[in-house]
Amino acid sequence: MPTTTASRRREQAKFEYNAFLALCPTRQLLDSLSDKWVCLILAALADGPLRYSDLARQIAGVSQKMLTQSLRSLERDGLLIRTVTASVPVRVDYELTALGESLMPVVRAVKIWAETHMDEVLAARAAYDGEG
Amino acid sequence: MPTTTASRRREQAKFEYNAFLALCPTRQLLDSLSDKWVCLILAALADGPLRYSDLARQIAGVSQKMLTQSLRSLERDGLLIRTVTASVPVRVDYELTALGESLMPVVRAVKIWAETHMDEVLAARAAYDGEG
DNA sequence: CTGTATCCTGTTCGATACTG
DNA sequence: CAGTATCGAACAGGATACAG
Repeated sequence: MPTTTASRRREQAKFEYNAFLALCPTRQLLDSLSDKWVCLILAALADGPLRYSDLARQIAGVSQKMLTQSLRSLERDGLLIRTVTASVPVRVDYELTALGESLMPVVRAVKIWAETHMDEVLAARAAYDGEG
Repeated sequence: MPTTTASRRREQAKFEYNAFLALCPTRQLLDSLSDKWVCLILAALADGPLRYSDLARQIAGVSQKMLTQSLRSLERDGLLIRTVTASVPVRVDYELTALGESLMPVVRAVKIWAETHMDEVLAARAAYDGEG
C-alpha cells in the first residue's frame, strides 16, 4: 500500500476531527471561557448589574477594546443582557441572564480547584524548571 | 487637579491589577486550560495511560508541535507524568497524576454545562445575529 | 517512535484617536 | 459616558524537514 494513501487517510481523519471539534459544545464553551476577560466579567457581574464604567474600573487591566469585545461576545451568547438608558450622558448596564447565572457554579468550581491546588502546580513547575 | 494625575492613577491601577492577575491562581489555571488542546488531552488520559502516538491518533486535529508543547506544559504543571521506555524504537507513556485526576471533575463540570446549555447559547447567537 | 528546529501565516490585542 | 476605527507589534500555531 503506497504511502500516499496512508497520508491521505490521516488528512481525512484530521479534517473530520476538526469538523467534529467545531461542533463540539464543550470546545465551543471552552473557546468562550478561554477569553482572558470573560470569566472576570462573569465574576464581576455575579454580585449584580454593573455599568460599563464600573466594569472598566473593577477589571482595571482590560483595554476598552477588549472589554467591549468580550461584553458583546457574552451578550451574543445570551449570558448577559445589555440595557441602554437613553439619558445624557447615556447609561449602559450589564446584567447576567439566568443562563449566565447557571454558568457561575462552573466558574466557581474552577476557582475553587485553583485556590486549592494551584500551590501544588506552582511547586511542580518550580521542580520541573529546577531540574532543567 | 490636572488630567495627568488622573491618567497616571489609572495607569498605576492597571499596573497593579495586572500584577495581581499574574499571581491570581484562578487566572493561571484558566490560562492553562484555555490552551486549545489541554482539555482534550486530559480527557483522553482520564481513561488510562496512553502513548504519544495514541494521543496523536485520538486527538486527530492536533499538530505534532502543539501536542508536544501541550504535553510538556501539563507535565511541568504536575498534572501528568511522562515515562520514557528506552527500547528500540523508544516508547513514551503519558499518565495523569493524582493532581491531574483531581482536575477531572472540574473539566467534567464544564463538559456537563456545555452539553446541557450549549443549545441555548447557540439559539441566543442565532437570534443575536438575526437581529443584526 | 518521539520528538526538535525552522519558517511563515494569520490572529490577537494594546495604544491611540475619534464620535454620538 | 460608552463606545468605534485603525494601526502595528507580538504571539500562536500549522507545515515541513530533520534527528536520536
